[in-house]
Amino acid sequence: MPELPEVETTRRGIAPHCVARTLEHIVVRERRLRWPVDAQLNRRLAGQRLQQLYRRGKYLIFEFESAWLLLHLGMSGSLRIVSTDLPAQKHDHVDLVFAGGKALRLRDPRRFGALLYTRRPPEQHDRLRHLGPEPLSDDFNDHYLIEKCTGRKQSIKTFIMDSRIVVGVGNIYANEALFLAGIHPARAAGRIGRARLATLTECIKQVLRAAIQQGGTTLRDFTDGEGKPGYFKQQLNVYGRAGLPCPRCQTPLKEQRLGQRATVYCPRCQR
DNA sequence: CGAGCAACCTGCATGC
DNA sequence: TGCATGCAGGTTGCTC
Repeated sequence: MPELPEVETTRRGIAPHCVARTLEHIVVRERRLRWPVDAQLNRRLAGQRLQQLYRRGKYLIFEFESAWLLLHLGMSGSLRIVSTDLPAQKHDHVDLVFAGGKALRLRDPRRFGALLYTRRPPEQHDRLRHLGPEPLSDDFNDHYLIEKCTGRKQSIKTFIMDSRIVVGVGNIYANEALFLAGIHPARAAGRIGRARLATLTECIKQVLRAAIQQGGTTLRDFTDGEGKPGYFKQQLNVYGRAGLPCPRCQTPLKEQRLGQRATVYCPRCQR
């Protein structure tokens, strides 16, 4: 489900309801996520104040007084602030119940998501240690991308979706950024000129910023933590539009599978 | 080492 | 109506 803009939208939506609050207790109804949820989670964290809620790539990081929770929404995960007395539905796997009657509820039908407990600083965690730079930071720039792409035969689309290269760029925004940059998604990363890679760097930032501004992309059921959908779908140029005319030149958009993922592009605008 | 792909899981749309 | 098939916003870990 969520790429970086949706995770960031979620973070902004839920933070005011839980940061600086005390965690009363945790209800775990289903431990079988991508990795099993720590069986002692409630004992370890109950009574602690949530100091901070931040994001690294597509991970949400809950900083408590003596430990952290790393939460990943996978493909189908979502978080909502609910009233404690709202009955849990199917696939509502975990509640973080805060003092004051509100709970943060994790729903994840496919269970590709993860909830990881750690006492070590998150940046040292195995899941975060190898992540590339944040796409909206200055560390992600043309020099960096040019250097990384040098000599690589991998397609540029699967390349920018690799979290070791840059985090947060999923299938939707990879398609969109490549359209904006006029680069064919199957082109080898090492066979793109410096100027075009510089453009791509900017297009990735631009599309992610715009999506965050619109509250993310709602395809089916994404909401922001208070139940509101995102509006970036209206600005999608290629994703989900195979066969329809290119917004720029009217040529029918093509679809091809790249790394098992639907890839849509304009055969005329993207080279 | 790099590149490709199956696997994890459920829900939904489609076609017969 | 039922059933089979394929696809979905992500990531890991296997094979070649």
